[in-house]
Amino acid sequence: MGSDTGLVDRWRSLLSSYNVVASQLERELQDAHGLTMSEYETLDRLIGVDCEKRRMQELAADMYLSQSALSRTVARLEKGGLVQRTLCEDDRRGVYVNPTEAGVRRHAEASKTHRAVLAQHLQGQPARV
Amino acid sequence: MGSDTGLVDRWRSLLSSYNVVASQLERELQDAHGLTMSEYETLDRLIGVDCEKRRMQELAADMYLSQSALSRTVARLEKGGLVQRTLCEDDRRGVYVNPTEAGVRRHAEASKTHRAVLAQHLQGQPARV
DNA sequence: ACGCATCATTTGCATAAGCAGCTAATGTGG
DNA sequence: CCACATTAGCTGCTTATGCAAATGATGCGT
Repeated sequence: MGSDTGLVDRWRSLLSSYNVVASQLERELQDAHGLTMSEYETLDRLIGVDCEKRRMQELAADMYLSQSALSRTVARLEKGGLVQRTLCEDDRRGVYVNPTEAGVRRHAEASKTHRAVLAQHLQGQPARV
Repeated sequence: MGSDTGLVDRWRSLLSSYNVVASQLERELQDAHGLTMSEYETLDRLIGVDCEKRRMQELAADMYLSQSALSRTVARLEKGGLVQRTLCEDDRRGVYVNPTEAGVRRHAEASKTHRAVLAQHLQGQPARV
């Protein structure tokens, strides 16, 4: 042991930080905007880049979600009118996802909540992990 | 903005670290010992302290699990013969949980895997979060 | 002693996640 | 041109979770 106990402590600390922030994010995004954290993250990745049209696999690779989970997340967003699925003509196996105007608006509102929660918890800590 | 973008970056970094470590922990604990991360954490909290007999609410407070989730987690551990539930005589509303010998053994084995995974990912990083 | 508020834990219900299996579209070798 | 392997994405099934209501045990006021 010795240096190993330090490892476990660091993991516990990481676990703690993550859970505190994630659970509050989840709650506030849900209450104020009707979005899951996964849904927000998906929307965010869709909008953050200039090219607002990305394939499912690109999204899945960026996020820590399985393909099936992403598929369902996008399905929920689509049902809520926040994104659109269009099949791409070059490779007709592929599906492009792009945000609708409503999606862009919802994301803009939600991002305020998002940053507020982060500020509340990550404020003043060093930019290390 | 300005200092706000730093916040989001730190959160993404935290999210990333957490997900990488957690998903591998989950997988390896399951494959090698048939334990969920929640189950391992529960067992760990039960054994880490000298007093090997704790009430449900104490456990729930230590972990980031709702009471209902903890109840079911303990139920799974009990079904697997790794912990025992006994009702405490002082306050008969309460329930004590304590590990069985099998539970102690399983925990000892699993903790090697646990530490190995942590070492693989958290090695050499500063003890900050 | 009786009713009622309170606390500890479990259970019913709805939801998101992962895995494995499925379909559709491409690409490759004969 | 036809098999076969590969890739992209979706769906059925099981499971862990959270919330809210139910159950069971205590204690308090009268």
